[in-house]
Amino acid sequence: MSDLTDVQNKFIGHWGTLGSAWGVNKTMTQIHALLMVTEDPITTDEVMERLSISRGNAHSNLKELVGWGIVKQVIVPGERKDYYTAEKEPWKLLCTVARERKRREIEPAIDALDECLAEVSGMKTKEAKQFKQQLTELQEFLQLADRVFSRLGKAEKSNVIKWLAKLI
Amino acid sequence: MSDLTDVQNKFIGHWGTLGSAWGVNKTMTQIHALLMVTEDPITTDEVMERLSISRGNAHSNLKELVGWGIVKQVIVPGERKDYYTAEKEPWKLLCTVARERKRREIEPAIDALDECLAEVSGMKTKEAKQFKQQLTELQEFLQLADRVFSRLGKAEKSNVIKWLAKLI
DNA sequence: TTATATTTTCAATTTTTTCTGAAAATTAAA
DNA sequence: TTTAATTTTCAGAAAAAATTGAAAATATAA
Repeated sequence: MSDLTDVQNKFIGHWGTLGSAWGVNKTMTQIHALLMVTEDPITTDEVMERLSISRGNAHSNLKELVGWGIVKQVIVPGERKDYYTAEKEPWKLLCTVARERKRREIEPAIDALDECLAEVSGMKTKEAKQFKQQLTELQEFLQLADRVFSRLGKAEKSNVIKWLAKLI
Repeated sequence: MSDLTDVQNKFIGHWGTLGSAWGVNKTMTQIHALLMVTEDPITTDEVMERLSISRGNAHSNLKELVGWGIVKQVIVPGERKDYYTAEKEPWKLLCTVARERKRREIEPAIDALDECLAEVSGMKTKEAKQFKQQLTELQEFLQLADRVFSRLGKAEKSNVIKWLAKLI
């Protein structure tokens, strides 16, 4: 016989595990999970208490989540403390994450490959040509990914579902 | 003035960084990068030498890559050592990774949410209903992701490009 | 068989990442 | 002002992850 909090904690743990697999700090993902299942905005202290973590940890991960754009700081009139809340709609979450990952990872990767291509451009050996060819294919791949993420980043919910539904 | 190896090393480093951001061990990604830009299959010793890593490290990461299905062990007639090579086509890489991530991460996440939903199903409070609603939305999202990944996993190159091109 | 080459394992170590907690800084009220 | 509440920072501690290297296991050849 489990009460609501137990199940929520279970969910928070699972969401943390999922985040880890995708390269996100576990605590960060857990805070996000907590905020997703908490209707009203909550304070740093409540996050600390609920997840049994320190103030510094809660603070820095909340800021990081705000930096990713998937958690918002909200002003509660008459309250001095900062309150936080998460976007609860999964499609919006996907769009926001796509936008950020494009900016933080895909774009720099494209630039890096560009640099490599520039450096190898003058080389004429068989090996250099092969390498160049491989880099070019990866580059085209990343550029398509970039455009897909860009589209996702700007998308409305209805469109995302429509697009994905077309694929399957 | 840089020679081919220098540029390759630069690429290998960048690819490693990209991998880290997506939750993959850096060395693993670097080995993969090395194999992608190396035409002929190479041995564990060559990987060790090229990346300046230990035998144990090279060995375990090569096995891990083989486990993901993105590196193959190849038999070189007349040679006793094991040789390894990577799929060089980015679209195939995407499909293989999609297949594995579906199996390793999305499916377990769906099961986990199922469990949570089962445990909360009997609860009737306002908060429980809200939580249930949120879990259900996430579940639907994961299920659509599951189907998209499944499609990707089975796809042919031409189809992947066609699909993605439709999105943008 | 014995000797040799090669792969595999894994305890110990190193490196990286995360987390804590308390001090400093900031903000707002009194 | 001064005081109290709150946020932010960050050095050190703890935990997690990655890596080494050598011994054990395995495979192949002689």
